Amino acid sequence: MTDTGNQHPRTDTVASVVRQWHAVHPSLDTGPMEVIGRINRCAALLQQAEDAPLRRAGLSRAEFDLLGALRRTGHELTPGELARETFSSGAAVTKRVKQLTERGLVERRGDTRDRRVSHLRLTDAGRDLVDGILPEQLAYEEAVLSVLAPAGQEELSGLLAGLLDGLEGRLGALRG
Amino acid sequence: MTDTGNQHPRTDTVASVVRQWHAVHPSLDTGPMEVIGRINRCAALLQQAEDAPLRRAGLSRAEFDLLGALRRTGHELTPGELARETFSSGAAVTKRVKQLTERGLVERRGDTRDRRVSHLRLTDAGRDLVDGILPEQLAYEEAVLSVLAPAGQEELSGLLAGLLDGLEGRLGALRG
DNA sequence: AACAGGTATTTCACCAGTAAAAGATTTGTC
DNA sequence: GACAAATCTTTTACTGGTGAAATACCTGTT
Repeated sequence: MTDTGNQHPRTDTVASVVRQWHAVHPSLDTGPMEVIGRINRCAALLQQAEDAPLRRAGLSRAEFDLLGALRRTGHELTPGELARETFSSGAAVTKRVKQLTERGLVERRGDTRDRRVSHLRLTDAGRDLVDGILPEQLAYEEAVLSVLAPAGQEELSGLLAGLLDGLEGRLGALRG
Repeated sequence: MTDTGNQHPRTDTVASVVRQWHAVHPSLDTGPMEVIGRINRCAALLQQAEDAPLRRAGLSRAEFDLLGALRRTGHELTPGELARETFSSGAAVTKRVKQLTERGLVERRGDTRDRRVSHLRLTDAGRDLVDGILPEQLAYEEAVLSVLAPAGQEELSGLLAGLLDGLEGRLGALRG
């Protein structure tokens, strides 16, 4: 229970952007901006912050995501599966895998039945790297998030899960 | 009140990632991942969705942000101020301004006292474009967010404001 | 008035990502 | 069994962004 007070005198940048819009277009419903603008801004700031511990290990976030996908699934993945798993294009996966293979963190194996596909797995070095970084990374993220009380973090987590669940389910249907 | 049921059978992708990590490293505290992972994923999905109405007007989100900054402040801005206002590099602003000027949406005026700086403002066409798009854009965002009940949206907005307020205040101090 | 140092903006070289085409292989159908 | 369509991956051409150097200008000091 840090005693920083409950009514914030400082206001976040999105709030002041919204205030500016109100001055120009008083009738505008800025509700969506307050949610989406903040999500975007938080994402930008967090990613910048998150990068710090990874960069020390010489990894970009995208590279770490790829290694993490291999680690957490516990089995080999094809490039296509990795692309789906990390939400990026196949081309990006190709590039990253090439680099990570050269660094000795990832290995490939051709499929014997279907020679179009290859199977990717972590090397021992790759697994050790992920296992070494992850706790550090989570501790750092914890520190960054600690501006919010634990209860707030959980509440936030729950609301975002609801939003995300909805978005992932419906998004295709809303092609405006 | 759509009758989709209140306890979600479907689970968001971050939840299943977390479950995978737990299976591999049961002792890991994945709390931070659940918040940050969801923020990032929501940001990615929302930006993809958001792009739709803007693209119809031939604008990228970055370009719209620049025009919006000029519109909402209500006065001219220098390139440097625009960079700060839109959280991007000066180089990026230079490029965008060049394009938008060629399209007749933005005008420049040199400062008479200090010839290093220039002042940028919307043309009439630029202002009309922003004013035309913005309500459409907000309505679209509203539709996208409607997977969350209004009360949930407000709660989310408030929590994010708290997080953002903290992050913007402290972030420099946490250089890991 | 000349120069050092600071500031505003643009240019340059480069990087990571994408979409679409190309390449390679499998699968289904006649 | 051969050809068309589908599938998996890589290559290609390009885009939009960045940091750092370059450019242009101002300001204060001597």
